[in-house]
Amino acid sequence: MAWKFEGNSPLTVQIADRLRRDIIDGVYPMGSDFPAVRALAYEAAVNPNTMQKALVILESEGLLITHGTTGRVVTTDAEVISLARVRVREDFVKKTVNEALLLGIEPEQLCEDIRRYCDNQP
Amino acid sequence: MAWKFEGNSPLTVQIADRLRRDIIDGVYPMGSDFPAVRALAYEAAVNPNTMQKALVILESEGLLITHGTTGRVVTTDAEVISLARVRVREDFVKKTVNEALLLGIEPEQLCEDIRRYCDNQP
DNA sequence: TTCGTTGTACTACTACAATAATACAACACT
DNA sequence: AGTGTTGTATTATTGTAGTAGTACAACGAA
Repeated sequence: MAWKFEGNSPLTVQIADRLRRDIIDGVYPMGSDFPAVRALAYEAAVNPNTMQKALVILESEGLLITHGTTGRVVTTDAEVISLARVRVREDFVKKTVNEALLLGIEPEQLCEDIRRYCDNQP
Repeated sequence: MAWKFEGNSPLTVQIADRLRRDIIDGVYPMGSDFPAVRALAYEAAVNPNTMQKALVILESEGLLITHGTTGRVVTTDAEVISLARVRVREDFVKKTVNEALLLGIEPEQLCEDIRRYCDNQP
């Protein structure tokens, strides 16, 4: 099943975002073996090189650890995962507020709009 | 004074976003002459071709009108500007909620985070 | 040992955004 | 008439993202 991508951020970043969330959510548990580059690339229907770049991003964040040619493993450091979870939210909030202000939208107004939008969704 | 750009969205889109907001906010009043392509390009410190593309976007939205070789003019249709104002907010809210869900952030949680973030800002 | 899988590295190619440097016709103004 | 500004179009170049295809050394297991 090919993953779906959207927006204008680079594909590697979008893939890293998704895998990071899966790690944070425990889809790939702490210390467990991580799927192979080629397997993930096939699943996501992207080029192995693209997937590789995404995994390198997660390595640089300490979420993944490469064991030479034995494959990758999810970190066993609960602190790293916990920090990643916090950072994802903090970064997103910061980005969102900044973008909103650039569009002339006040944060309070944005919150109201979000609530109204969600209320009108099934 | 060169404008500042950030993020990974195309430059033309970012320029269009800024000019759209300026039109909505009345920086360029309804029916007024719009600055020349070259002048805007110089001000923003981008290539005239890039600025041209951004202006074409705003034309396609009906916010700008080209008068042949006499220059551009801001639309005199208040309805168009009003609709643009609404659409900017709606689109942003929609985009924000979708991105948040992709990161595993619930909209309500996001609203709280936004409030807390803004309270901690000067 | 042999085979398959692992991560990694490399080059080449395409697509696109942005820049650069012009060129041109239409219009306003002196 | 002549000059300058307007929007528009064209061609070439650069940089980056992604794809495609291949290659290689290290390791595990049969």
